[in-house]
Amino acid sequence: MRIATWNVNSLSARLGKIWWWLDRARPDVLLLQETKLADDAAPYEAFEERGYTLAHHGQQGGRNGVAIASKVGLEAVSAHFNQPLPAPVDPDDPMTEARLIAATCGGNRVVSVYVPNGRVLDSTHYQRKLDWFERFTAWVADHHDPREPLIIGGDFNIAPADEDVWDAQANHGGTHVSPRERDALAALMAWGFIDGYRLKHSEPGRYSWWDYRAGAFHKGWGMRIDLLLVTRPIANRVVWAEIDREARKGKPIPSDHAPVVIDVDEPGAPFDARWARADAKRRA
DNA sequence: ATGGTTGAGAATCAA
Repeated sequence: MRIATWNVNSLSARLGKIWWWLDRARPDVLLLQETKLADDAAPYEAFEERGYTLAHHGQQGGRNGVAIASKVGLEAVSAHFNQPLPAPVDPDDPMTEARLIAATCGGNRVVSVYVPNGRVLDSTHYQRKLDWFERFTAWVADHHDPREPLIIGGDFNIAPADEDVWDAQANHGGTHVSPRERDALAALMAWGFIDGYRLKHSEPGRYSWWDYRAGAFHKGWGMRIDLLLVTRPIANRVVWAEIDREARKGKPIPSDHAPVVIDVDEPGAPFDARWARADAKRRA
């Protein structure tokens, strides 16, 4: 089974790119973040035409929004923290934003998560991110067991280590790499998660996000903030992993994030993310 | 070789 996570920065704006990528990578399950749609505007039929069932948890106002597309079944969907769809969003309560959806696909429990962006250190948004992450970690521990197969994929807005950042000192005023954020992620990992991509790749400089501005992608100024976290029973079955930087290129305009992919049990369709070429260009 | 964006939604705000 191939599972991917992708912050698409608007599902509506990205549909053309998504259809291209589904044909290229052929994931069984695709975890989506930043759909920026209300539930009634989600493209259920368009996914159905391509063999995928879509579950969507969004909100009004063009922000946030998470979804799961699956062609291996989509059961026991829960949105937010164990709520049925449609899960309400209170505009006055940031803790209710549409950031979490879970389902059982092909026998595995999968979760799509969009962790808040802390923006600037010591801002209310930064504290809100830490508060949200603490609640998220508690939800994981309260409702799951690390001995069970579980996959959480999403935009964590945290780069786990310095080798996941082009310049650990220079980016975003320290957010995404600050000790408090990394400690929060480490606490979640300590509960019982393994970094799925790192099971198969130890190289530094493997990023999943590059700022749209200043030609950041071509300069190699990125961060690995999109993660697929797996419990030990899944980790034992991961046979392949990749970040598809080809999806960050060209037309139609890409998301600023690239999809992260793991294959569980058996490899899926091979594709070349061309990291070697990127490394050579960076050294030149 | 290139090079200071993109998306949502109606002015900026968020990332």
